[in-house]
Amino acid sequence: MQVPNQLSAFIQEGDKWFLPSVSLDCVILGFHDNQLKVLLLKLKHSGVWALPGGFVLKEEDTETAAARVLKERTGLQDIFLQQFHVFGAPNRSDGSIHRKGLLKSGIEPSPDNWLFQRFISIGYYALVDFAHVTPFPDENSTECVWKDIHEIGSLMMDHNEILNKALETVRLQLNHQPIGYNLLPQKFTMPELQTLYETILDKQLDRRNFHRKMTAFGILKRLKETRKGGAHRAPFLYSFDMRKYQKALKQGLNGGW
Amino acid sequence: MQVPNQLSAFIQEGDKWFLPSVSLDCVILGFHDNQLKVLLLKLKHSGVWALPGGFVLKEEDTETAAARVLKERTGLQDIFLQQFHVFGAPNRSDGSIHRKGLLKSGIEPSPDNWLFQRFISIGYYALVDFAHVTPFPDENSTECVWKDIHEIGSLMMDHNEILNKALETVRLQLNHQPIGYNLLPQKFTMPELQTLYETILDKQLDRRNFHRKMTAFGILKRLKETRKGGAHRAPFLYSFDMRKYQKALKQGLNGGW
DNA sequence: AATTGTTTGTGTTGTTCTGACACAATGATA
DNA sequence: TATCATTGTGTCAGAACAACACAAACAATT
Repeated sequence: MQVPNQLSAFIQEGDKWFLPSVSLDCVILGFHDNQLKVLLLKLKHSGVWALPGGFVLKEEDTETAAARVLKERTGLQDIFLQQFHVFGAPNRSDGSIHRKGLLKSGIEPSPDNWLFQRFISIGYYALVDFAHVTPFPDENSTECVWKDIHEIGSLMMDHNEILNKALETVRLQLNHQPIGYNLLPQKFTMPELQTLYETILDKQLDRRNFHRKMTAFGILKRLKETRKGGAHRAPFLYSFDMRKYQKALKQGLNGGW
Repeated sequence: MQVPNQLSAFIQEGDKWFLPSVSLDCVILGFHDNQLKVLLLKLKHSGVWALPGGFVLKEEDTETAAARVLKERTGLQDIFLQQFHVFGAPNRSDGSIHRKGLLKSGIEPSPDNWLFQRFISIGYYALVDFAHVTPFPDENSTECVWKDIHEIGSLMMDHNEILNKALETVRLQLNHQPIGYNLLPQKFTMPELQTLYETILDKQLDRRNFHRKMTAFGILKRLKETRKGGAHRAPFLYSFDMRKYQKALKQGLNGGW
């Protein structure tokens, strides 16, 4: 089954293609300039900023739908992508936004247009390598850009809430599983990894203790190269050892009881 | 808005009342006889066992819908209830089960009956005080009973998967937040709490270390009563200090970084 | 080529947390 | 009153953790 490309067919006849009532939104996070970035769309006409989202094809797995949206906006495949929450308030979706957009596009939607129904939204978050992303707006938006998470204004509908819940989830998960590497290039230095942690957790960490704890996990491979070019001592490059990581996951990284 | 009670109206005309495509399933856990129990329904006609579930009213919050299902099956309100995962495989719902049920009820459903559509399901889990529950079957089932989680056979559709994911989530969360008290009566002894932990985690714990770690959280109140009647030294009763718990939650119980 | 400034790599120490264990106190029963 | 199983509490060694100091490396400056 092909996903329709034409705006009018897609919007007007969504009920032909998509599962009713269900939408999804993706919080796509990247790391650049020592800052956490989130990928946002600027909607046509309204100019409102929104998270990339989409709908689920009638015969499509929800996870596949999320991966599809991620691919369409970033070009990336096989990426760390997890559902984190369902947003199901009855008044969360707002048909009037879509109505205005359609009207400004010269389309007069019927009052029972598919888009005006109530949607619940499944929230997904993705951790991506900033450098590998080619942001690409969809048919409904004029821009698709990275925004510093500290410089986010008011987003469409409940998207601020969705974003915050995603960040909260990432922070929690970072404490229990070393997911941070997903945001870095394949080779990275220990200071870079630490800065990433400090940024996500919004907390300063001790350089030496961080190094010790991190290496103790046994999931990093220190390479024989160093990152030259900085004006100071060249730090070693590390890469992530996926095999050891999978092993560690099974045992659980830190216990609890 | 009233929820319809009549089976025929409810099943036949679900599209009048409920959000399409969206269902929810509740994993309701209790603790009894030193065993974790889950509340299951035995479906009419097919005799298959299933998790209690339901649909979301058109103007209803998904959380409210889950609370409603919980109330209808157990009589309980204001209970620990959390969504934990969305099950969105395209082939997970199985209209044929409903079709057979309807046929045996003497109802000939039309092929485009609302029940035969694809449903995604939002999984919720609840932790309840076993003694306070009055299990009550719904219009579609003959029994509503507690089952030991070690004696669960094959459940309807993907309900085994849903149950397992719920248990996995509870185990993880138990390591980070003291949610166990939800499964116990208001007053409980330390050995009872420990047995609960051992049952959920399926692991023996040291009595003294457990006591130390548990009290260190500072969220238990030791009462001046003891539980007499056992053939041995009477253990103290404890109760849960909700105020201190909320405080502790904000700070995060165990850190990580 | 030597000096300087800043950053990285690693070691040490004292404190806290955790796991393994011992013994006294209690309550029903015989 | 003695017995037995269970509970309450203490101790100790090892691990984990936070706070800290110093040497090595790199590039820019002189």
